[in-house]
Amino acid sequence: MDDRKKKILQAVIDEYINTAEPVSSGALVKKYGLDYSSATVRNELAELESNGYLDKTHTSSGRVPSEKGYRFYVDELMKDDNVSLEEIKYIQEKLSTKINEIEDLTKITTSTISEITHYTTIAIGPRPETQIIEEIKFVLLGSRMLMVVIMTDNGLVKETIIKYEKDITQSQVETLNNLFNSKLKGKPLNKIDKPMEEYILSEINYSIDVIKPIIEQINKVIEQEEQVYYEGTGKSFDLPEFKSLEIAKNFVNVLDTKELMLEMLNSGVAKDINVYIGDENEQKELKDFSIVTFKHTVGDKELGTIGIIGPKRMNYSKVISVMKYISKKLNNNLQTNQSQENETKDTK
Amino acid sequence: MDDRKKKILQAVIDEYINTAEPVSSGALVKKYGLDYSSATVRNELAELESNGYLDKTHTSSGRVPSEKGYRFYVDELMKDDNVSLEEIKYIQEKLSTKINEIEDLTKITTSTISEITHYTTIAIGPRPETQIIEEIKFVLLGSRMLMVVIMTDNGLVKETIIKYEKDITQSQVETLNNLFNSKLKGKPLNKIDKPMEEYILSEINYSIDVIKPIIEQINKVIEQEEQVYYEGTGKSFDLPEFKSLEIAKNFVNVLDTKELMLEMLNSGVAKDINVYIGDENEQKELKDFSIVTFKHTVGDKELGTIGIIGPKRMNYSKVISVMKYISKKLNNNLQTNQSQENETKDTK
DNA sequence: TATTAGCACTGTTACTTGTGGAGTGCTAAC
DNA sequence: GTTAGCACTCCACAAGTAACAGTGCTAATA
Repeated sequence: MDDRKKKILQAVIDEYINTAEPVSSGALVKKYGLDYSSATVRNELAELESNGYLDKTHTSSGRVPSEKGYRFYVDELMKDDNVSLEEIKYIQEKLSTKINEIEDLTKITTSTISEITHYTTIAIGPRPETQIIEEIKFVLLGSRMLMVVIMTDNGLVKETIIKYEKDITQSQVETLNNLFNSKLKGKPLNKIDKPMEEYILSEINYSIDVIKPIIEQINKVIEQEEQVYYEGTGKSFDLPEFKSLEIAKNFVNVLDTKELMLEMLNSGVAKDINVYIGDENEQKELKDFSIVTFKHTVGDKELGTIGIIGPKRMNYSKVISVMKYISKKLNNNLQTNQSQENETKDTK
Repeated sequence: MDDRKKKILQAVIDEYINTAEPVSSGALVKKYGLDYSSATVRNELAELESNGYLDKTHTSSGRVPSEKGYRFYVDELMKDDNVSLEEIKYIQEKLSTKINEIEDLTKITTSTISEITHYTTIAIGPRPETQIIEEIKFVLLGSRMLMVVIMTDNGLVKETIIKYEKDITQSQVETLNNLFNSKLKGKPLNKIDKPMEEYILSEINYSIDVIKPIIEQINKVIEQEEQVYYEGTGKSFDLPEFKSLEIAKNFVNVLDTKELMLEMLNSGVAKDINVYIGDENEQKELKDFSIVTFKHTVGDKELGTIGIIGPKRMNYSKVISVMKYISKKLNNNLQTNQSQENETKDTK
């Protein structure tokens, strides 16, 4: 593909992302100051179409990017969109909130991204198996409530409560502390499986009534980590593609299906930013949408995955720039936070 | 209004709720086995219309219920819809899960209602000010993480974590335990206000760096209790009223505005079940929808508010019956649970 | 050989017109 | 008080038309 073709293709896609209308040869020449006539552009467009980068909605319509076109655009043409000063300020302000629990981090990041990009944003926390249990602590609340606190290596904390019908003694709590720590400390935060459960039960002479609920609750809390966070569901509805009821309905249904969202967010390769355009999505329900995800990490530790979902005609350049910026910012904040335990004040 | 009018009005509304089409005099006679002719029915319909219970979409169309009509229907005509055996079974199964945290309770109830009624269901937890602090407990995790656990009188637990830059000693923890308990135990779970904050600070000689984050976090956890839970957002989209893009968009936007949902759920009078039809909603954004809410309580303790939102043409009778049933069931479960601390096994 | 002006052609959109049908309101008869 | 009968209204849908935006192709041009 020669330079002129690239230039024209880029212009078509930029224009289409802006207007959502099929792009005509005339408009390209006029708006993008191309120094050849519309007829020449038409010839190029015809060729780009026959190479699969563009489509037409009907014989005499302007051109519309194909999925192959978008893909080429994302991979080769798109230029980085600068994050504006106001946006930077806004992001820094929101991310400088002191964050102790992973849910908060995820929520704040999600809402920030949604507000800046104006797209619907979804997120999940870290997959349990990527976290290492640093300590388990049992705390007695009153005489019949036992709280289990699990601390993981990324400095985050999960807790759950078990209610008993009989009193629990402080010495039982000590034993539990020792037992569970000796068994689980340093292990990944996986559900406690049958063999491990048997083993724990065999090691302790308490009634099964005491241990069983603990294991159940721990497993529950580990599983439920897979919660999906949403922000800005309504935002997409102002986009012209949502004029089609079919698409709008599809979109809502997709968001409403948690399993689908989980699968989608978890399927990202370990690249900084993943872009899936239409049919590139593994899930056929997502074929009309594009998705951009990134795993946010501190060092080699995964803290969750955040994704944007929108029409294929998405402002990829904006979205990706914002994600890159936020990803970097998060990393900085959390790394200083973790090494120095300082309150993160953004140095102007 | 005489009996025949009532009968006809009820038939119109029942039919409209089923079909979503304007109801004609002929259809009424045929489907509802009325023993007078369509002409008579037409006369009655005309009168019901002039009294404001019915509307027409155009001069020669069938009748459609007005808001006044729906209101009369809900208040006087509607007969209780029996909850079917399968539904009862399903509800009992879902509600018999052992529940320790209020979030779980709310989530499970919300999803149960949504699944049975096929409407979008929203919920919030108990308003903080209705809960009484029973105890506050500080627990040291490692040497620089402090966990604050707040137990309330409805047996539910809230916790939060504070990270420090310096070590915290066990004796400090003791002091905090004493201080906060003596000040807050027995008080409603309100945010800690300035005077109280001053008072606590004056009572203790720790650096402000220790106390301040505690108060901030406690306040944060109290505020965030006002979380909104959703289930079945997509369900409504199959209803014919959502053919109108206007309405569909409105609906999504309404759900997307948390403040609106909070306001709406909190505005319920202390009646068992509140029904708001269209313009009866205080929030003008909700004028095209009907909302049915109930506060779920154990004894006189509020545990949260759950609401269904759907088109004005809602199956009120079904929705209200399900809510009544679930409300009763919740109450039973929790009361036995609380008085005996027994696992709630449903007695067939 | 690459570019471009010119023009026929195509499909879209918006507007009009016409027709069948569903349902009402009214009148007059029962 | 009820009902058969009928004129009337309005909608939904189909078909036709006109304006127009934009293309593809041809032939002329640099």
